[in-house]
Amino acid sequence: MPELPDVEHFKEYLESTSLHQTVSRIEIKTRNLARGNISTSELKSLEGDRFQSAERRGKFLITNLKKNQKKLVLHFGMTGDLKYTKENEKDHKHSRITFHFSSGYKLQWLNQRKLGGVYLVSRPEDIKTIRKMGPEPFQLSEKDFLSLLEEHSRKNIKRFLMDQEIIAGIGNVYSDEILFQSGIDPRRKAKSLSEKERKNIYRKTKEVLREAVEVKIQPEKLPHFITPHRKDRECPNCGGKIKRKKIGGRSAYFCPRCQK
DNA sequence: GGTAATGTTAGACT
DNA sequence: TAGTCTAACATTAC
Repeated sequence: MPELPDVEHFKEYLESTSLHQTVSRIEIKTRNLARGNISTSELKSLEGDRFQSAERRGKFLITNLKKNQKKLVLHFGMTGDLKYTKENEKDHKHSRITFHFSSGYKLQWLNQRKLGGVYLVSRPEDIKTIRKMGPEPFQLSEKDFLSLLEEHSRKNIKRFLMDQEIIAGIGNVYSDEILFQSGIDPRRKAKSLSEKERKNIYRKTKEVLREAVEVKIQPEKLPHFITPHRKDRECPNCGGKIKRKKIGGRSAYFCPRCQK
């Protein structure tokens, strides 16, 4: 699930469920913690601490702890999620780390494919991906967006949107959605875009992400969206067939009739 | 059994 | 140098 709107949702979810409670026990249910710099013993050392607050940077969820000066940072990979339940409920099948609280509840970090990661760092910038990360889309002015496009004008527009070093937080699903809402064929080069098209993509980038955050990732509330991906899905605009094509190593879904 | 999957990164190629 | 492509990571769901 996890692109910017999803991680924003995880942040709000963690804030509304797990802050200020004592972590009585941390259960590590996987042999290796996949990516990240934290070791099993380092993670265990957080027992007795509390989550104080949470932030999001790109697709990363950053949590501040009460005792430990360092921040526990979660990345979700392609298949990550958070699940807060009562202690007596069975852990989810893909639960990799469980934070048990003394309140009788627990927070599970799910990661089906182990492509996510867990970090413990003094500053978020200690993580290379974050250090090199481009600006947050919501804080990006039209002027800056246009100059980024100019700077990377030889790039394919879908790759441009997905490149974390250019703009943070957009992945395969939302780049498709932005281009669908903009009526732009994902195979286009940035260079080929007119001034009008560039400004439109800028507007739609913010609009799509904002809408997705607002409805908390419930696709049924966004009937005009092309996502989530589904085979044989019809275009919500013209009813035509959605096409799939590999672009930038990923499957791009788009409507050839509506996206020029 | 085959295929694809919302992310990141290293290495090879153009 | 910049951009693109492929493979790898690990695991499942359809």
